[in-house]
Amino acid sequence: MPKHRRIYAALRHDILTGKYSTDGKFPSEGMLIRRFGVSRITIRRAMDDLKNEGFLEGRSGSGTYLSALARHATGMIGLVIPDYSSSRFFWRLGDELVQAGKSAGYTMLLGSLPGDTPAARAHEAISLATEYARRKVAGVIIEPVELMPNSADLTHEIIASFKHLHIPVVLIDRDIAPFERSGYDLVGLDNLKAGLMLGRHLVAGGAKHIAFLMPQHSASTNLQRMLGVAGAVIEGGQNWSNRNILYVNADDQTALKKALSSKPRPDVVVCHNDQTAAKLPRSVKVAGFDGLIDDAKRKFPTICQPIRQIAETAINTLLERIKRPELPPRQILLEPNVVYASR
Amino acid sequence: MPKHRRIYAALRHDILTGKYSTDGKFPSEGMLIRRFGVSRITIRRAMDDLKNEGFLEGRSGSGTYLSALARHATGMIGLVIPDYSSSRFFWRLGDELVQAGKSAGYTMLLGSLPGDTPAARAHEAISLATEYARRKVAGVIIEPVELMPNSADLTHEIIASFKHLHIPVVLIDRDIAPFERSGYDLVGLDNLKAGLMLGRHLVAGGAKHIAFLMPQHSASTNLQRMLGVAGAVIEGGQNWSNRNILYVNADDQTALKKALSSKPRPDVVVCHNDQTAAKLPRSVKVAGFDGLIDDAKRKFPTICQPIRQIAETAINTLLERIKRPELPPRQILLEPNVVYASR
DNA sequence: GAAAGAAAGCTGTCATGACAGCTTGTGCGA
DNA sequence: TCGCACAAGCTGTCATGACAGCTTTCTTTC
Repeated sequence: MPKHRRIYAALRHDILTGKYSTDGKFPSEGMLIRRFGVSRITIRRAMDDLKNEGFLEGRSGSGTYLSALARHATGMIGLVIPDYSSSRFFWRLGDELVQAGKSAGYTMLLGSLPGDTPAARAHEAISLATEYARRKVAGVIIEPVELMPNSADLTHEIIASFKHLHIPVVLIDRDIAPFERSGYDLVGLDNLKAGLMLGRHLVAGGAKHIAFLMPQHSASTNLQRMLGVAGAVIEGGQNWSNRNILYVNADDQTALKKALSSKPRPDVVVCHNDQTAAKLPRSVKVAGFDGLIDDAKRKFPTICQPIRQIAETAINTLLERIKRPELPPRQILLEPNVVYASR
Repeated sequence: MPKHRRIYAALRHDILTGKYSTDGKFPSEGMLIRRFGVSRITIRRAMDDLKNEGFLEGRSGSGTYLSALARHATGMIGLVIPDYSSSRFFWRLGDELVQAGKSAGYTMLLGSLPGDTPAARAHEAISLATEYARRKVAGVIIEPVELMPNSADLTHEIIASFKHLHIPVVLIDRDIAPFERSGYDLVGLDNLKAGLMLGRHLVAGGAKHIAFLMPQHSASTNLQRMLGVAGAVIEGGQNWSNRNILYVNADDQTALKKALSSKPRPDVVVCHNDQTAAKLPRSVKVAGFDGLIDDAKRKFPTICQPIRQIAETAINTLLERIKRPELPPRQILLEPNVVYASR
C-alpha cells in the first residue's frame, strides 16, 4: 500500500472521529510532514484526495480547513425503521440498506425497536433518534410512522433530533403525512403507477366491483395505491367513491366481516399490502402489493417492490444531500416490478 | 491562470472534440511534456483533474486511456422540446435548462421546432434528434410528445436516435405514455400532490361538483393531476367517475360549450393547465396548473411549478446518468408551490 | 518457428528544492 | 492607542530526479 494512501486513511479516520472538529482548522502541511516523516508531495497527495472527496478545503495563504461536511461527518449513517421487526418488507429493506451503506464505506447503525405495538415502537424510535444525534451520525434514513392518528407528529418528533443539528434526513417508502409538503427527500416506489397497473390487470380480468382495503390512518403510499386502482376503474368506465374504500384493520375479525359483506359486494378486494391480503378469508378474491408472501397454497396478483434498488438509491440520495444541502427536496420513485401471482 | 489549468483546458477540449477517440489511447506523459514544454508534475496535475472527472483512466505500465464516458463525450447536451414555442411553461423551462446546462460547463443545443401543429413539431423533433445524434451529444433532455393518438410512438422514434448509440436520455415534465414503464429517468412536478392540493382547496371552499377538463390523448401529468383532484373529492365524501372528466380541446368552441353544459353542471372546472383555464368563458369558475398566466383581470386558483428547480434537477440527473449508466431508472418529483390566485 | 529473455516505455510513487502570492500576527513608529 | 510595515507561515505552483512495477515490443536463442 502506498504511503499517501496510508496517510490518507489515517487523516480520514482522524476527521471522522472528530479529532480536528473543535476549531475546524486542519494541521498545516509542515506539521504533517514532521508527523508522518514523509515529503511534502506525499502529504499533498493524501490531502488532495480528501479535498476531492469534499472533506477538506484549502485557503491559500491561510491554511487547510475542514469542510462543513467534514465537521459533521462521522462516517456513520443511522437507520430508524419502526417496522423493521414487524414487516417482512422493512426487514428486507433494512438489511439491503445496511449492505448498500457499508459498500459505500459507512458504518451503518440499525437500532432495534422491539416494541409490541406501533405506538411503543414509535416512542422507542424517538429515543433511538436522540441517541443517533448524540453520536453525530452523518445522515439518517427514516421510515415515517403510520397507522396512528398522530403519526405525523411522532415522525416530526423523531426528525426534530436531527433538524436543529442540520443532520440530513432521507425518508424511505412514504412521506410523513399524506400529501403534505415535508421538505425532506423521499425514496420509494411509484405507488400510483403500481396501483394503476394492478387495477388495469384486474379490470382486464373482468372485475366488476373492486374494493380497496387499508387501515385507518394509512400512509400516503396506501392512498396513492388506492388512487391508482381508482384510476384504472374509472378508465374502465365505472365510478369510484368512498364506498369502494374499506378502512379496516384486517386483524379485527368483526370489522373485517362487516366490511366484506357491505353492499355492493366486491368481487375483488385489493389490499394495501400482501401481508394483509393473506389474512382475508379464502372465499374472497384478493390482490396486494409488495410481493413477499411465500405461500404456495394461496397465490394472488401482486406488484413487487424493487427493494435493493430502493435501498441503493436511498443511500445515494443521502450522500448527495450530505454533499449538497442546497438541492431542492426530491421525491425519487422507482418502477414497480410486475408480478401477477404472489410467489 | 496556472499552467496546469491551461493544459487541462486544452486536453479537455481535445477530448470533447474527439481528437483521441479513434483508438481510445491518450498521449503518454512524455509526449505531452514535449508538446507543452512543461515538467511532468504539471502534466500529471492536469491529467489527475481529468481522471477525477472521469474522462481518463490510467493503466499502470501501459498508458492512459479515454474512459467510456470520454469516448462519447462532446460537452454538448441536446434539448428536444416540441412545445417550446407554443407553451409559456416550456418556453421558460427551456431557457432555464440552457442556463443550468451552461453553468455546468456544457454547450446547450436548443433546436427550434417552428411547426404549427403538434404533429408537425413532433416530426421536426425526430429530425432534430437525428441531428443531435449525428453530432454525438453527451446526453439529451426530451419533452415527450402528447395530444396525439400515437404520441408514445413518436416519442419512441425520437428516442430511438439515441438509444442504439447509448446516449443517455432524461425526460422532463411527463412520461412517454401514461403509466407505462419507460425505463428512462423523469424529472417533473409531483402532479398527484398538486392535484390533491388544488382539489382540497376547492372542496374546502365549498365546491359541490368539480369537473376536470383535459384534451384527449393527454399526457400522464394530466391524469395524475386529475387523480389528485379526484382523491380530494372522494376524501370529501363525493363520487368520482368518468362524468367528472371532460375530454375537450378548449379551442373547439362547440365541444367546449357542450361539455360545460353537461349534467350535473360543474360549479368549478379544474383545467389541466392555466393556458386552457384562461380560454374558458368567464361565466365558469375555473382553476388550473402551472402559475404562469399574467392576467390581472382574471384570477383563479392555480398551482405553481418550480421551473428553475426542475431545470437544475434535470441537468443534474442527466449528468449523473452519464456517469453511472447502471443506476435504476428514477422518477424525480419536485414539490408544487402553492399559489391560490394566478398572478 | 517458437519460446524465452531483454529492452524500452509507461504509469505510479516519492524526494528535494524553490518561488509566488496570500493571510496573519507582531512589533515598531507616530 | 492606532495604524502601518514587516516577517513568518501557509498554500499553490512548478521543476528536476529517481526508482518500482507493469506492459509491450523487440531480440536472441533454442
